[in-house]
Amino acid sequence: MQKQETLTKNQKIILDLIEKSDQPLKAYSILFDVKKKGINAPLQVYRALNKLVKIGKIHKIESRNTFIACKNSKCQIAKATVFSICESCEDVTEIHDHKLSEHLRDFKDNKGMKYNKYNLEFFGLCKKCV
Amino acid sequence: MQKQETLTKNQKIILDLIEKSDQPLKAYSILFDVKKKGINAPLQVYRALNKLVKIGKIHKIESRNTFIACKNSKCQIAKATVFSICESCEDVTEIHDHKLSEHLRDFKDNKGMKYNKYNLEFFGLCKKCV
DNA sequence: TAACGCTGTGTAATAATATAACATTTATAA
DNA sequence: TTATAAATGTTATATTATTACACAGCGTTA
Ligand SMILES: [Zn+2]
Ligand SMILES: [Zn+2]
Ligand SMILES: [Zn+2]
Ligand SMILES: [Zn+2]
Repeated sequence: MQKQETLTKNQKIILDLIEKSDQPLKAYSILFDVKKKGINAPLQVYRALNKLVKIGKIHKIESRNTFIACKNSKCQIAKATVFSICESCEDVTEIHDHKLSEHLRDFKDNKGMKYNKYNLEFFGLCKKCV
Repeated sequence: MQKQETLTKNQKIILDLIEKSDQPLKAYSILFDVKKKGINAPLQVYRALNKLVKIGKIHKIESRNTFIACKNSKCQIAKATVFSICESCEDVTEIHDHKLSEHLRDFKDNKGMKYNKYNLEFFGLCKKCV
């Protein structure tokens, strides 16, 4: 059972926008799009983004500074994300691979570090761009 | 046999600084430090950083926007990097795990994408910070 | 030699990404 | 009710990174 978060107005507006896009969006392009809905400042966008990331509704693509909706609820609240990124067309896809997830979840280094999160980004060329 | 790159003056100055630090450095802190050596502008730093990343002498920690020296020459020229990051003290360590590397290298998605690079970042608490 | 491409340099300006600080409001809980 | 946490709105500012332009050095090759 997943805890159902109640989103605020700003959070809903921004999540809605991100979910309607199948590709990641940049914070300032989100800002531009939501100005008509009364969200006027970067901070309002970043606050909503941070919250949405925290509760796992969206993920940040770190190498691109963009935000994408989580289409399935399988990533344990933003704690384990894997993406493939086409370096030509910038198409991004979230990957859910059971075997890979297992390996990553079970990984132990030799430093006794306790992990609670990981992010993996694969780069290459998608079918269209090869 | 690895191709021996000849670095320019600026590239050497900046690589030297990064190699002397066991922890990642930010571009503008590098800029501050190399001003005494005649490097005056952000672009001079970013150009050197980009080149050094490209040839695998340093890596970018994407989630932190910082740069760390590659201590061993095992990552195939910046194409396969794994880091552990302490979310408390921000200590960063480059990980080389044979088994993990194999899994990542061999990973195939179901979209026919051709990967040539990946970056994995583990987050957690280091021994000191637990 | 000269012409060319390629890489790097130096400088100024600016773009793009993200947060600090403050006053106020709203939601939740004791 | 009180208090306490979370979110808002606003302004200003910090941080990260690139564009644009003029030019220098070097190796290739015509
Ligand atoms: Zn997800
Ligand atoms: Zn593509
Ligand atoms: Zn390395
Ligand atoms: Zn630590």
